[in-house]
Amino acid sequence: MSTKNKILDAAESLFADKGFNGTSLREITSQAEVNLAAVNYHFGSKKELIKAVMSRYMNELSPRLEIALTQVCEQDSPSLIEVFSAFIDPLLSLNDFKNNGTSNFLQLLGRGYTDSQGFLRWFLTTQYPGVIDNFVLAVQKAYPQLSAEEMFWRLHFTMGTVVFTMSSSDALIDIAKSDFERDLQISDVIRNVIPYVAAGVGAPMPVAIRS
Amino acid sequence: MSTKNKILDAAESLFADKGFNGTSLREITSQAEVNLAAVNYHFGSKKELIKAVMSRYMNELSPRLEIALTQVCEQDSPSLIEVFSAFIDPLLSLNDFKNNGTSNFLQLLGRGYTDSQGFLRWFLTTQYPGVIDNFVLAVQKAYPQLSAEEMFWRLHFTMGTVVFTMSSSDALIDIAKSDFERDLQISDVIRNVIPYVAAGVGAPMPVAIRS
DNA sequence: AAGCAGTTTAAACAAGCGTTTAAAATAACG
DNA sequence: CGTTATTTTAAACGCTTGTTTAAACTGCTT
Repeated sequence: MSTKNKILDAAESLFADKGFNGTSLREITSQAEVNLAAVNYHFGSKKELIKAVMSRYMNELSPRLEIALTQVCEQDSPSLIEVFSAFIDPLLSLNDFKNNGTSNFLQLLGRGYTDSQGFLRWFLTTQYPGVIDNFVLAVQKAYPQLSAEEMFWRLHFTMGTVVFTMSSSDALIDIAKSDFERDLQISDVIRNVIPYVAAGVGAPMPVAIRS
Repeated sequence: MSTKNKILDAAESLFADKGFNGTSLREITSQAEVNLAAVNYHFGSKKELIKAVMSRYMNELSPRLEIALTQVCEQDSPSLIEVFSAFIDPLLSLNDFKNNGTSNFLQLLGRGYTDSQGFLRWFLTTQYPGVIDNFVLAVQKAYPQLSAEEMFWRLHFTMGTVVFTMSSSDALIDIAKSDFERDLQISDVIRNVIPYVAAGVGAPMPVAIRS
């Protein structure tokens, strides 16, 4: 395996575990068993390494996601459950691409949204706008009464639910095992969260708040 | 104002803005206009300072929250909307206690859950278990069909929604202003999120998943 | 006024950080 | 084989971090 990939793999699992700020280049290069300077040689800087780790997943995920969401949009009257369920297969396919891929990617997403002053939010919205657009279209088709403003809020709430849940999914799976004697996988967590967010987004429109 | 309180105030707003790991003692003491060594003299360590900042709010909030949740439980058949609405007044009362109190506290809560490897989760569940117990009881009364396991998941999803939303509430309020020309407050965000989480927690029980 | 506890201060400490350098090792190619 | 290019390496750089030290200062009591 190439030095570059050894670094990417080590960085990925460490970033997922301890966040971007919480992981040092020395930890990464030592787990990857490469020299410290290799990161700056191959990637330029730590920030570029973070981007590279995220891009590796996004390039795999975003086309599958766009296809799945487009297919939902082509239905006559898709339900919100169907919209959100469109994420399942693309996300789980990351496990074929790499061990613990789904779990790592979702944790990274969570880290990126809270670490680093919203840098990842900028990165995703500017580099992969297609996914977001397709998603908004699908939700609009499934729940046309939802106003643009209400949609804005609920999609952010959903982002929060998913991102937070996934960034702490390891802990949740542990608790579920000790409290309920259930051996769950990340795929179970995904399937669990879908009815929740679908119901949240599908909540009835409130009567007007203020002027 | 005492040195101790100057430090607490500066730390609070900086922690809320940039996270616990992202804020240095030098930033705190310089904004508080006190000597660098004052933190270690008055609080012992940075970790103890974090606890002190959180405790100041929790000691104010948790009794009000317990009262409000108990009142909801005393109703005949409370709705989930009523359960979650019980949080509004106690949370907003933090604004009387301190400028931007509500917003700061909720952002701190978000930071604490993602920074620092779940240290805050431990801190809250061990130091303030009463709030969680009361909350679970209220949800149980409002939605008795919810199994313990499903309850566990949905409360964590809710935690995620709230914590994530609030930790990025400043950005959301900014976007809402530029995109929809609305001048929102943290109280509006709270009111917006309640129908969402109430619907999420109140989602119909799915048919059994696996063994 | 002298002594003393409590507090503040400037300075230094050791450790960790991301990054850079220049030499050594390896690979690729005419 | 010899000569470039590419990659790896050890060492150091400058900087920031949380914490500690010991001296200076404060306000109070006897």
